[in-house]
Amino acid sequence: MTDSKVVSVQIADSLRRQILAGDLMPGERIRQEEIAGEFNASRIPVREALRMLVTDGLVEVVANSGAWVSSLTMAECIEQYQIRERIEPLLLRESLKNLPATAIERLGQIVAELEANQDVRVFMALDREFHMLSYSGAPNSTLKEIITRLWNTTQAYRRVYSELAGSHGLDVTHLEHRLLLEAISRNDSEDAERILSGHIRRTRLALAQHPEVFRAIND
Amino acid sequence: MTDSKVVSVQIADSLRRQILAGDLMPGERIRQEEIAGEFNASRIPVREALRMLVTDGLVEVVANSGAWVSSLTMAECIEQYQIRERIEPLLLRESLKNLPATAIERLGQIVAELEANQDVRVFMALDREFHMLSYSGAPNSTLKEIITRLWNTTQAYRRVYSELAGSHGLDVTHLEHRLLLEAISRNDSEDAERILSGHIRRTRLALAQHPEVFRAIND
DNA sequence: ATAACCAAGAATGTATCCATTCGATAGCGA
DNA sequence: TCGCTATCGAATGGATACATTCTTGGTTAT
Repeated sequence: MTDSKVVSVQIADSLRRQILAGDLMPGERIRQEEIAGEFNASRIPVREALRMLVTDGLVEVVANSGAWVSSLTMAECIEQYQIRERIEPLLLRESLKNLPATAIERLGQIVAELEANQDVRVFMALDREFHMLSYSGAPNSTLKEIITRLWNTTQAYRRVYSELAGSHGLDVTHLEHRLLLEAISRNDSEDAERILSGHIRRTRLALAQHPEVFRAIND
Repeated sequence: MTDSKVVSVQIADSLRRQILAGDLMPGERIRQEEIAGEFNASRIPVREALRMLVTDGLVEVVANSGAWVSSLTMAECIEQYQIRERIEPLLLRESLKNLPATAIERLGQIVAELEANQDVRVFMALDREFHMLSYSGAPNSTLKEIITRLWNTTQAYRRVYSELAGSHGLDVTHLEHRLLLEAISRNDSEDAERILSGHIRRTRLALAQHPEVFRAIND
């Protein structure tokens, strides 16, 4: 079984899922007793769970004040994309050294599913699966953890942007995914790195042109 | 006063200092009751402190098992240096946009003190102060947090390497610091980025030639 | 001798209760 | 009206006690 018997871990998993799904939005307050009540637990494991989520970058805790779902200003979000531009190609390179053929097959499926899809929630899940799977050849490491954190903290803003943009403008995204898949298939890490970097950069520039995304979340 | 009244934060600060100073070495176990006893506190704030240190990358916690000071394999350490190579130049560039002249003056002092110094502990402190001060023009951000974490987790290995290497071989380090200072003084972020990247890269390659550093710590 | 196993001890996980802090609001005074 | 202060309520921080899990040492059987 993959579920932990430790209550604090269960609570953390549940909250993480809710935040990534958008059920809990950036800036939203998280009250310990409320969560404890939902799980028929005391506040102790809730506090532990909140600390775990701080490590994930999903929650901010202020002493003697409370906990909130992490929120980003536009400047912070853009910075995180700049970080991703520089380090995700590194992870991809490491991954390509040991990426099984079955993974590459699945990448092709995902690209096709993405192109056929119209639903934002499905897009979020498939896009994430595509990139994470492309990294699955690399061993678990600090680099993978950092990148996962960056995906986590920016997820809400990506979703809102996707909702605003609709399916329009995703054509370029699909092309980039195709190009990336092609380079990966050839095991050409140099090309793959360049394409991935450009993919992230273009997304950053697109986000930067839509400050209303941040106003929509920030209230 | 700068000290927090929150016991968990005090404990976290104390443990962080001990780890960074080398009083607690990578792989060393941290028992909750032991720490609680030292602070005349219960285990609850100790557990909170340990979670905070997990966020800092300094401690690893395993459910129902215990907590240990984070340790790195050589491969992980090298990876962290590769990450630093790619993102510290980004932070330096942001910093140079708004680095006060007083900071640059102090950087000059530090370089001189480093060249005159022979003590490893002093080297560790001054080297860290030099680089962090060079980043002080940038606002606090995810990028700065990530970089601080990387400095934290690799600190023990840097110290052991410095002790093994002695003052020899630090000549190049001093030259690189001089070069970096000169580029910073000219507000030439392009040069500064390149020099910094090379500085980190050279350190990484030096570390990679001394696997005994990791055997010494890993026992 | 080695491997599986079982039980005692130790360490972690959680519930309950109390202490402390922060923030909002009402009241007072300039 | 503005601003300062006091006070109360609600939420978080911590102590104690108990429950649960894991480790570890010794034992037994192969």
